Amino acid sequence: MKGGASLPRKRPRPRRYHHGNLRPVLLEVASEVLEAEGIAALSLRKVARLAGVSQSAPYNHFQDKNALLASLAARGFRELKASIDRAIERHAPPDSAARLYALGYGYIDFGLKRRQHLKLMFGGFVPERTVDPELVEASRVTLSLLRDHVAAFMAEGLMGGDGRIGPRTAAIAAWSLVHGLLLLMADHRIDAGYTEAGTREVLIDQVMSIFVDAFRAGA
Amino acid sequence: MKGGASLPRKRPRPRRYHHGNLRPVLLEVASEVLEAEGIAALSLRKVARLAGVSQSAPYNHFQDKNALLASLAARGFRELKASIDRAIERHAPPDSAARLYALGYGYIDFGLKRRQHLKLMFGGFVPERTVDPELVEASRVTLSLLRDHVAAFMAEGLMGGDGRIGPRTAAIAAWSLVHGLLLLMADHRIDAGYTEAGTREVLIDQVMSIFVDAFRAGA
DNA sequence: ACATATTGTTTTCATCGGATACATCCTTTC
DNA sequence: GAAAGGATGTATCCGATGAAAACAATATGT
Repeated sequence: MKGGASLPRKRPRPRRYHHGNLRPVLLEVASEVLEAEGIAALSLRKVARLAGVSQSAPYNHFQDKNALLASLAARGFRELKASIDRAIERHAPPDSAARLYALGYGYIDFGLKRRQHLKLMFGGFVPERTVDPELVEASRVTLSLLRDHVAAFMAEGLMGGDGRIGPRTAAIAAWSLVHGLLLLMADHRIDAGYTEAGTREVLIDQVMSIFVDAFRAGA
Repeated sequence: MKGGASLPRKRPRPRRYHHGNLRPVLLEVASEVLEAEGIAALSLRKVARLAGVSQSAPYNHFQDKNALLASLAARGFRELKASIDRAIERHAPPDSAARLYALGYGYIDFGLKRRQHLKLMFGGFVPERTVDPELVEASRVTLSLLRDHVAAFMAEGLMGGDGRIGPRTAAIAAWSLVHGLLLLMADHRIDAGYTEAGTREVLIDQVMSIFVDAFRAGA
């Protein structure tokens, strides 16, 4: 327990009845539990326990468990975007193609650091019924970032190919390529030698170059 | 322990106890529950109930729930292979490139018909501790099928590119492309218009052509 | 100050689930 | 046939969870 009957200093150490900003704390705790123990082990009770509040307190901030999950997923999409932005900034790509590669690094970096979040975001764990505006918006913003970069790349005039493939399809292809690579890596389906932090970019470069070159090389 | 298992031995009589050959029935029921209600809703008790046996009966055939899941996943890998084989047979591809496209159809067909199985197989739901020989073998067989087809395609001499990309990396790329496309489709991340049964092949063709052409067009 | 909306706590409901011990029944084997 | 052993059923143990009701403490607006 805390110290005995000490005087109430300016900072009343004893936990206040009103936590203050419980909601963000719950999300943070939930995020940690999720990443550490997986989706199956994530329960409202556990989150509440670890946050140091009663098991019913979370209901004041989230309608139900799904609402919490949706919020967590939204958080994930924002983090994914941040990871991409960071990667693009770090590599200071000179052109739209280089920007695409950097986007790939950021996407995959996020996914490998936050495997469980990735599953939550793309695994269909948030019931489709749950139309959480926050989630919808966060995923929209993040995913349109992908499309925009692909569009920019294609619009830069380098594109050749035989023109059969339009921007929309190209965006799907690029996304599929990176998303698939990430998921296979995350599921340990690819030799660890290829996915280590140091050499990872080489693999990403080679894999993505298939897409990039498809539009560059075309006469 | 659990009986000889998979040897097609000449058994005197089909063992018929209270229920019959429970194990395969349990797997079938579990497969249905999985696909109908999702992984989270899959419990041994429910499977036993639907199979019409007591809740402890399954333990005579599966050490624990994980063993059941592993077996289910193995089943999934065998079905995936069957789906690919079927697609290749149905399209009677004339060359290795066409075979690659057909492989894509089969892979994606399976995944969209068995979404939950797909999740089970690639979602990390079977604890890595669970080293189930059946699962290991089934996934090995199926996945090496992919590598073989990509290798055959690359070995057919059509490959150009600039040679920076070897067969192993190419296999990873092709797999990523198809796997990613499938998962995005399965998660409703792609316009339904593109993924309907009729037009699906068009999208798959276009997306995969990026990979195929990368090696054809070179030089 | 006071009324009211918030935010927490306690307690309880209603299920569900994995796993096991032990008795029993059926099939196989000798 | 009778022993032997695997396959099932029955009864339970034990723990976890999502929810929600009833009540208490606190913050805030007027």
